Amino acid sequence: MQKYSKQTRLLLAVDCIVFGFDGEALKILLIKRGFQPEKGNWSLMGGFVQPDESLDQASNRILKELTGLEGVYLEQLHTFGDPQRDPIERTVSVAYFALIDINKYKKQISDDYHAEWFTMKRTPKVIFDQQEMVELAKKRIRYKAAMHPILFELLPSKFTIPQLQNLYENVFNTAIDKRNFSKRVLATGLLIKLNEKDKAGSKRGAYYYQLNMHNYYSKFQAFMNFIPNPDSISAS
Amino acid sequence: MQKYSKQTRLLLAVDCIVFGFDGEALKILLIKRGFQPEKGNWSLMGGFVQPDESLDQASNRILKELTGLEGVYLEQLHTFGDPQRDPIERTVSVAYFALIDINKYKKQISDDYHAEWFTMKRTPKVIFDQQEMVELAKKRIRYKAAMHPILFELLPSKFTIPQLQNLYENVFNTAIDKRNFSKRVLATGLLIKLNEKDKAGSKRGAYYYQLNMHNYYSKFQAFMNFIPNPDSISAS
DNA sequence: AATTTAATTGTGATAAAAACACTTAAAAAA
DNA sequence: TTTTTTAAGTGTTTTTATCACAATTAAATT
Repeated sequence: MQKYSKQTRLLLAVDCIVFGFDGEALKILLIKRGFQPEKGNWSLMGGFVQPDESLDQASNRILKELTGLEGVYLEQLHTFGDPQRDPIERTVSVAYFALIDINKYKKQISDDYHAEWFTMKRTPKVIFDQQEMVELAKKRIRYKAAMHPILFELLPSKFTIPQLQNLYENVFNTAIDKRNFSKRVLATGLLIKLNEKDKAGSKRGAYYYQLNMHNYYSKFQAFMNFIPNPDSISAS
Repeated sequence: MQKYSKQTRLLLAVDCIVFGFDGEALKILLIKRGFQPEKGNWSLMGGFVQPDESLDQASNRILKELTGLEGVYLEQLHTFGDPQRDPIERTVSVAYFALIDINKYKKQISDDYHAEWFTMKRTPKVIFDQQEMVELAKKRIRYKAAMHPILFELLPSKFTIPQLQNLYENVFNTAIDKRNFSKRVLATGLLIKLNEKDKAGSKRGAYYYQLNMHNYYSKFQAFMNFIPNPDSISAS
């Protein structure tokens, strides 16, 4: 037996929703699509899965080809398979989301790849069913971040507690009491205080912290609760 | 433009992990595969996605064709795309999991479809990478059930609180204090007490309850916490 | 030296979770 | 009919976690 005869084959694509945080707002990365249809319109990072690569490999390759990003947090989100989602030909798309430190790649992305960051509120129209993908990705990162420390992926390796709080307040669109926040964050044992201050944000300066990677991996599965009233969190 | 030329098309399949609970243990449903390769070996319910159907439609169709099940809880789990996962020809598979009331379909399944239920501990070897799918599905249902009332899908429409507790204890492999459990469960407002008892389980008999469907839908997204120390829950 | 700005720190009140044991209904056995 | 057996049902106390809340400090700027 060589093949499954009589079965129809179809195109399989990967689309990546790339999240970044610049200290101000949560943003996503879009690119101007380089081929027809919808050429020149804003799109997620996407491409076809090649015969010899797995889905994870495809998503990593596509992300690298279109943005230069490598070794970032990348997780499968959902597969979209409406028969009509691509007007040219049936294409099923496996969506991934990525979390990156926006500043680490900022110049590279805009100079070399003509990708652009957009705030959630001012996202342009994207092609096909990609708006649905973005919405689902937003839900998923809230959902997951409410329980696991994934948002650290969005920060530089050295960060301050006010920066971290700002990130959480952004993602969950809520205000958090800073005394309670720092207590909880420090209680996780995930942070190591450095003898160095970030003077950019204030006159007094805020101490830098970095992740305790050992605890990060061992406690990743543990439920966290940085968010006071997680009403806004909805299922994946 | 008619097609994306030069791109390789591939086979897309759907595999369903069907969970059931018989009052004793959590089980999964397997079927003897009806075609080559691996014909006659135990397998998840699977089949190829047809040209005109969405992924949700395909999973529902396949579940119905192979087990007669219809209208059950079915949710996309993950897409598996290792190039070598099917030895005959590259096939990417979208895995779904289903939750059903085992007794409702028991006879139908074994009489008409030659599918069989297996406890988690005594699952036979399944084909390809399906063991990985089953493991992931188990993780996911724990994860989700720790926060959302999905386990009710595994029970008959009328059930007792001891039955419900037994189910939770099984899924999470933990003992729960019955006073605390019933307090929490009743506090959700999800249950309606009936004037009828189940006499099968004990001499005294336990009152039947049924789901308050209105509250079920409105509170589905709310986080629940029936499980005392959810250490065993790991990410999706 | 005074002012400004944001970082840092602690405590008491309230709510939720956990630990814990006896009573009761009803069938079965004596 | 009485006693025994079995699992269902129910309350309180203790402990822990969460929430609300404000004064002090470091360091640059005026």
